[in-house]
Amino acid sequence: MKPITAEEITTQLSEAVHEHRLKPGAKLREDEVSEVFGVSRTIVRQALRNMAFDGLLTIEKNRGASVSKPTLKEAHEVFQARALLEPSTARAAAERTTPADIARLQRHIEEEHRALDQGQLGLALKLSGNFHLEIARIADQHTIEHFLKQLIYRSSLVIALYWKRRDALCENNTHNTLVEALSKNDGNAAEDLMTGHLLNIYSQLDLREREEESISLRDALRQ
Amino acid sequence: MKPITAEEITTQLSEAVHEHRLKPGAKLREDEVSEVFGVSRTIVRQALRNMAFDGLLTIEKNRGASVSKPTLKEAHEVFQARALLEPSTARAAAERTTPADIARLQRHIEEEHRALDQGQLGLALKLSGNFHLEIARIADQHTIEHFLKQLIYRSSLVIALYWKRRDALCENNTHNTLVEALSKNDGNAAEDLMTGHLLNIYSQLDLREREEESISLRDALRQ
DNA sequence: TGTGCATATATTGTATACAATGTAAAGATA
DNA sequence: TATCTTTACATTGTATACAATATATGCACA
Repeated sequence: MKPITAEEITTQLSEAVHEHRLKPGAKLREDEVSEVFGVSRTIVRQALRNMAFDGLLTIEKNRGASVSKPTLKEAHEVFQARALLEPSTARAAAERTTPADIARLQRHIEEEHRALDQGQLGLALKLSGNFHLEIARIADQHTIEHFLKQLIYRSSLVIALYWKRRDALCENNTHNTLVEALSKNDGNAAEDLMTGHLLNIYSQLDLREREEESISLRDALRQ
Repeated sequence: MKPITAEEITTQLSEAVHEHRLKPGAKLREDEVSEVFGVSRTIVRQALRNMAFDGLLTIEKNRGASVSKPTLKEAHEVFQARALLEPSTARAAAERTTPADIARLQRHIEEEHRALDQGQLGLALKLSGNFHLEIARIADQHTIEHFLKQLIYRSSLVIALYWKRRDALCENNTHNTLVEALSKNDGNAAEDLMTGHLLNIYSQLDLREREEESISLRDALRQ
């Protein structure tokens, strides 16, 4: 049996973060991870570094890797960047969307709903993010898709930290209306809907300054 | 004397690529690099991986790292992405620009001209790219700056491959007018100037389909 | 008790040895 | 000579041993 690659470990761990199975602040010791996946630390270190590049992990010298805890500023930046990239991408996608794409998107939405119905919030969150990536894929913009992937992963971290009400999850029929616009190849509508959708998510975050940073006082004083 | 870190090697090699001292297609053998910098391959591999993440290097399994050769499609994508990110960023920067920022930008432009006068095209190119990064820094958009850095490095590769006339370099007083707009905190002007500036660079590229891909026939048939 | 110091342990950082793979050279056969 | 096969070499991939650093533990002393 072939051993698992660094890239596969990266994917699995990234999905765990995306689904909030690994929460911001969680430590990932190299030994631990290497034992779980049955490979040497060499491979694990590659995977951890990959994730650090995507902004999912923060690696501190001699102190190891832990799931990143985006600051308020970073949280804002992530959504500002998405606001720049995604609406135009949605427009470009609309102009290229094929029936096959629509079918795939609809299957995707179904999955999301199923996950929600079964109370698998983390999974639903991941699928919701992948929906956005799927649109960049349709737009055939590989470079932007690459950036967007990082932004969406980080969005998941932002949501983990700053989501207003965990109980009431957004009833997301926005994705449906977006697919509708795409199926009509209506670029204007797609762009506007995406803009609104992002603003909607953004508004559901609690991005006010807060005192409770005392938790991370230790970290704050470390240097 | 302290040994050089992977990050420092990353920077030095990245600058070499940015300045076209290392050209697209150039191979970087681990042994060679490790000897040059006096460190083990372990460190070199980290650096090479870093650069691969930024899109500067392409690493093929068991075949090593070489400076990336962006395809026509990637070339287009890079400038499309820049067109989405940079104008808005210039606007944001204009609204926050301080006299100290202006001074730094002007020093920057002087350096560019000096490099041009001395015929150091590569250096001038790098400085020109850094000018754009400086604007993202002023805008205080760390996330976008991070993406932009990758895009600008890749732009350098695109220019190396697709620049129309190497002899006639763009007489760049656009940077000057941009600084002027920034100094007046004129966001609208800054945004428009940046849009035009990017279009101008884009128009100086020869991004038509070409036959001479036969050079890479070998690579094409490899799988 | 509580604080400071010294020691022990845990964890990451780096170099190196060996394995796996790819590339080039030499030889065999037609 | 041309092509295929085999062999040798060069290069990258992975695991592991050891060094460096950070964290935790125990002890002395006030």
